[in-house]
Amino acid sequence: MTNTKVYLEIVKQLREMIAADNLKSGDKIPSERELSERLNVGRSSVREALRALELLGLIETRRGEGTFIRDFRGNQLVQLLGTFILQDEKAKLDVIETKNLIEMDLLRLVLTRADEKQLIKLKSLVETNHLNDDQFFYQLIELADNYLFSRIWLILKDYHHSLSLKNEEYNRDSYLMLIEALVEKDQEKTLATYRQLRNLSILTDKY
Amino acid sequence: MTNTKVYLEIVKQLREMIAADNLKSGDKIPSERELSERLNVGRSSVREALRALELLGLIETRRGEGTFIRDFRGNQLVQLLGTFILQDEKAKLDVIETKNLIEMDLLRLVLTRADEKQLIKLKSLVETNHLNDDQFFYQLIELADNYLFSRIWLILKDYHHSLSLKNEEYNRDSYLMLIEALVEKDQEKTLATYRQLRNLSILTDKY
DNA sequence: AAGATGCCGTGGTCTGACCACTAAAAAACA
DNA sequence: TGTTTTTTAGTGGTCAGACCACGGCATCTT
Repeated sequence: MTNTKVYLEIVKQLREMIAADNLKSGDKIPSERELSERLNVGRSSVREALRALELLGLIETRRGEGTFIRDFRGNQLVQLLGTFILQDEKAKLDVIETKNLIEMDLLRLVLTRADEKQLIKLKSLVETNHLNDDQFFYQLIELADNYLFSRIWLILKDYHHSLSLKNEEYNRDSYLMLIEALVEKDQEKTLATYRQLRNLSILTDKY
Repeated sequence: MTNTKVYLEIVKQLREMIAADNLKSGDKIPSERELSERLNVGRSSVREALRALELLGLIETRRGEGTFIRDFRGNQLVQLLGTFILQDEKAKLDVIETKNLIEMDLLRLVLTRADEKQLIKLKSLVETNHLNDDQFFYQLIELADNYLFSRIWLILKDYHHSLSLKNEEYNRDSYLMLIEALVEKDQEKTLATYRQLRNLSILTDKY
C-alpha cells in the first residue's frame, strides 16, 4: 500500500519543517523521539532519514546534545562517491582532465570578472606567503564569484587528492606569471601559462 | 568509546566487500539479517548504512527480493541537494553560467576526440529524429569519452531543469551547424555557434 | 564562590516482533 | 506428464522497547 518509503517521506517533511521555521546553519532540530511522535512513525525510521541527511552533510548529530542543521559545504559525500567511482585508470585520467578543464574555465571567468585591484592583492599574497597549488587556485575561485563552480572545483580537488599523485611542487613564479596575464586580460597568454604550469602538451591538449 | 559510528563502519565494510567480490551493477548483496550477523551489529545499524547508500544512489532495495548494486547514474541526490542549495537568484545564474561553461568544455573535448565517422552518425541522428536539447548534448557527452565529466553535466542538467525555465525550443538547424563546425575541427566556429544557440552575448561572455 | 555530584534529555545501538511482498518449491489439478 | 494453484521461506519495511554513552544543568557540598 504505502509505496513511498517512510524515511523518504520524513526527509521531505524535515525539509519543509526547516523551510517553514526558517532554520539556519547551526540551529537545532527536534529530537528523534519528538519527531517520532509528531510524525507518527517509529524512531528507527526517523533515524534512517537522519542518517541519509547526515551522509549528505546536511545535518550534524552530536550525542548527548542533539541534531543540528549544517552548512553544506565540504561534506564527505565526495570522498565517499570517489572511493566508489575512482577505480580504474581511465577514471583517474578523467579526473585530471576534468580538473584541468575546470581550472581553465575558472581562469576565463576571472578574466571577465576580476578587477585589477583584486589581482594586485592576490599578487602580494603570493609574494609574501607560501601558497600551495590548492590555496592559490582557491583564491582564484573566489574571484570567479560562482558558488556552484567553486563547489565543483572543490570536489575535483578532493578527487585529485585521493589519487595521491606525486608532484605538488611550489610554483610561485608560474603563479605570478598567471596573475600578470590575468591583469593584462590576455586570454591566450593566461591559458598558455596555465598549460605550462600543468605540463600540458600543447599538441594533445588544444582545449 | 567507539567514536566511529557503526553505520559508517558498515558503509566502509560494504565497500570493501563489494570490491573483494568484484560485484557489479545489478548484483545482489547479502540480506540485512545476514549482514547483521556477519558484522556483529544490529540490523537497524545495517539499515542505516543501507539507507545512506540508497540515497546516494549506490544501491537499490526491492522489498521481498533484496538489495542490489546500482549504477550511480540519475540518483535523486541531485534534486535533493538542489532544493537545499538553489535558493536565491544568484545561485540560479551560477547554474546557467556553469552549465554553459561545461558545455563549451564538452565541445572542446569533442573537437580533440571525435572522429568524423562518429560525427556523421550523430548528424544523421539529428536529421532523422527529433532530439531535444538534453538529448543532443547527451550524445555529444558520449563522444567526449570522460565519465566524470558526463556526470557533472548530468547533474548540471538536472539543476537546470529544476530551475524550470521557459525555453526548450527545438534547434535542429543550430545542432547541425554545430556538428558541421566540429567536423571542420574549427574551434572558433564551434564555440561561436554554441553561443548563438544559447543566446549568449559575445560581449558579456568572452569565455 | 568554586567544585563535585547526580539527574535528565539526547543520540547510538541492539533485539524481537510483525507486516507486505517476492520468488521458488510443493501440492493440486488436468 | 504438464500446467496451474497453493504454500512456504526469505526479504525488506516498520515499530516498540530496552539499554548504553554522553552532554548540560541544577543541585549539593565544601
